[in-house]
Amino acid sequence: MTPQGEDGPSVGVDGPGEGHDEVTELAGELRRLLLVSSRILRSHTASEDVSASQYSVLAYLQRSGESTPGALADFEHVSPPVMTRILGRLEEAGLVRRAAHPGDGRQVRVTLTEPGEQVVLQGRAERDAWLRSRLQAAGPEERETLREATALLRRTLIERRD
Amino acid sequence: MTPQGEDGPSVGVDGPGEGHDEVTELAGELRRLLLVSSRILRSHTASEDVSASQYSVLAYLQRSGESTPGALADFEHVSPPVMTRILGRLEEAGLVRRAAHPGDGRQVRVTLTEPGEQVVLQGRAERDAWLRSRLQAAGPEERETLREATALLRRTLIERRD
DNA sequence: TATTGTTATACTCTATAACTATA
DNA sequence: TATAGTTATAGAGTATAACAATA
Repeated sequence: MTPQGEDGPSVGVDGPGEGHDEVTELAGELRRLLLVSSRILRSHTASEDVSASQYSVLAYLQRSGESTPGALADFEHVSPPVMTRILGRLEEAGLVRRAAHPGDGRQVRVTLTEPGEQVVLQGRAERDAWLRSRLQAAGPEERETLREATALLRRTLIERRD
Repeated sequence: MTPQGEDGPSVGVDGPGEGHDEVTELAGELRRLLLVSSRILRSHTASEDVSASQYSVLAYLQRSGESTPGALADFEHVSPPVMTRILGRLEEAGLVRRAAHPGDGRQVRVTLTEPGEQVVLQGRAERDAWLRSRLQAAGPEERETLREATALLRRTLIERRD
């Protein structure tokens, strides 16, 4: 659990043509892991009527109570137009509500509708079923490791990014 | 490093309505991590002419020497038509070559062209630059943890899946 | 008849640029 | 002038179903 040691002569970006140091190796593996596992996850997480991205927004709203398109776009790391579209579909489906923002006419207040709330609460079991079965199969100790890994990856890739 | 302990009364899928046990919590966090970080990675990994998915195929071919559309689809976890499209674009760009398979006329032999090889070797530094800078910033010890985490996630999500 | 690959079709995901409305 | 959001446009990613060619 020692903090760090930002040193070591082994991390030099060795010359082009040579090109395969320790960090590059890890980068490649991580890249493939994220690319492939997000594909698998999407295919297992999408239901007939609510896609993975849409569900992610619903789940966030269910926890936070309300939000705005801009804040949701930031949180999900998508561009504003993408969030507009996601919200458009969710609104069409009657799962979210867009209303005037009190105090700032430019903003929009996004909240979950009753059916939207149901989708999150009822859908959780089925939607995450595949992922949960993977985690169940992994066993308690590996789950603990995965918990730490998840937090570390989030810090490394998401929060810490420039 | 003890293997497992597939037991514990705490992992019951508690009743609907209640719905938020330890595994569900982890599943939710993992889902969001993969969704968001793959978005970030794609945006940082795509160049003007070669997308993240395309590059992934090139990188695999560079290592393996040759492959077939079917094998590549399996490896990347995409459906055959998707791989056909990816290969079509790479072939148009002159980065891969499709040729008759010796011995089995149904199959297609896919290999890297000279420019394709260049894209992989030269592009690696720039392409993975963002990810590598994240990993450099993390420090050696966290990288070691990330290495283990990557392997564990791959076993849990990709290899072990039913 | 089974396998490999492609074509056809139809979505979702994603971004940049341009526009509208409010502050 | 700056900010929040949307519309317009374009392209990549993805899957299922139908088809062709070979084994």
